[in-house]
Amino acid sequence: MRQNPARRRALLDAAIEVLARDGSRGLTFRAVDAEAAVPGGTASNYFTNRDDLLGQVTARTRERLTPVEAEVAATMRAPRNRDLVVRLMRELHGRMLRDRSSYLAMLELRLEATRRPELQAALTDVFSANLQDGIRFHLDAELPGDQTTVLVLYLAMSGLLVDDLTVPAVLAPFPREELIADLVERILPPEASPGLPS
Amino acid sequence: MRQNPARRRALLDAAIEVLARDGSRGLTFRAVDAEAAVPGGTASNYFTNRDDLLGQVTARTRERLTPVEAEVAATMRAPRNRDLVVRLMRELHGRMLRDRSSYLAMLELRLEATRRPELQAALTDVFSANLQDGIRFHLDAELPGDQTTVLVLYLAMSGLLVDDLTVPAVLAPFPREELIADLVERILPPEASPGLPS
DNA sequence: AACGTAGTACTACACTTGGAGTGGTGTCAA
DNA sequence: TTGACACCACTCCAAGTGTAGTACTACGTT
Repeated sequence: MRQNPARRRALLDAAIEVLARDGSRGLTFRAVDAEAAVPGGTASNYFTNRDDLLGQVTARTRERLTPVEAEVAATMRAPRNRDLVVRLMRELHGRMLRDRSSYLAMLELRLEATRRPELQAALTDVFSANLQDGIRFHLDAELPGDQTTVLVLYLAMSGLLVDDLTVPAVLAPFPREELIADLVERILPPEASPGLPS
Repeated sequence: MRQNPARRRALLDAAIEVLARDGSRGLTFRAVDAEAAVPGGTASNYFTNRDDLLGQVTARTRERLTPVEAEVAATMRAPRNRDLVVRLMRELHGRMLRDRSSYLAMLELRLEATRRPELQAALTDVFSANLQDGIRFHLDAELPGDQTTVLVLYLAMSGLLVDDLTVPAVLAPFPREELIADLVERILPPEASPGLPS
């Protein structure tokens, strides 16, 4: 088993690319070798089997999908109102556009997880942590809305991402910028946070 | 090319099952034969190639996912308020639970469509029609809310379905019935339809 | 009632592909 | 000098496809 971390990362990034381009069906050691432009047989030396590869791809994808701290910090200098939430959602959407491969790979992994308990456990951790982080972030930052708000935003954005990744033409009639603004507007009541109803 | 429609349908249903259980990776003519419990080579006689099979599977899935008219009609006897929308969303979710295979197959098809223009066109039609139907149904039935409401509901429910299909444990802490009610509550303002703001 | 025919079901086989894994050699750096 | 790794080549194995050939069934014909 080889150790070279740079090469391992390169292979994992190649695997993500393959996964996004050719799907789970096309993900073979040989395809990863080719995509990473390394000699045939290399992937065999770095991963014991397909499961191992998928597991490590999951971890790598998680790294790649974590937003850059600095960028978020910059955005968070603005006042805590609905416009800021809109901006955050647009940035999330932008991240998807920029790293389409990672998001597509994640979708492939979700489906693969359907039939691989270990992978499902790993992915559940990733998404649960992601959701919890989202909720905590939202509340700590004192953004308008409560836990349920974040949950519904999470779901709607999920749906939007899936559609944009797989059948973009369906929502093409609705310009993204506006759609996201509308989405937040509907989910987040106009005035007075509903998180404190009493 | 064989014509027997009953057998063709059986093969397509088998293909959906295979797709849901083993994914696109496991979808081979032989696997379909095995799942349908027909002699090996049969699928070869009914579909010219994989693309052909996928195309016909798409059509079949569409059939299977169309809600039963009568069921909807029964539900629609109720007064047009938010509770009714909640009920409709719960029924949508229930349909997913009942025909999990079809929904999973659809997800697989979405990903497959990423790299097959013909399939993408077909799926775009399916989902566009679905969305348009949803909007028209909602407005014609004079349910509370406007087009944007339906759109956001569609997105949020999409997200919920994807999560429930692939990593159900993530949203397990939030009981479905309640989650769906909350979701509608947030997206659909409590009183006075926002579709007519002026 | 016997025959013929068309369409299918079924079986088996031959062919091809593609990927996995591994051993061996070369290379670089500590 | 030694150990880790890159690179290359080769073999083995498994899977799937498509099709030829045979058997069956139903139906129409005379």
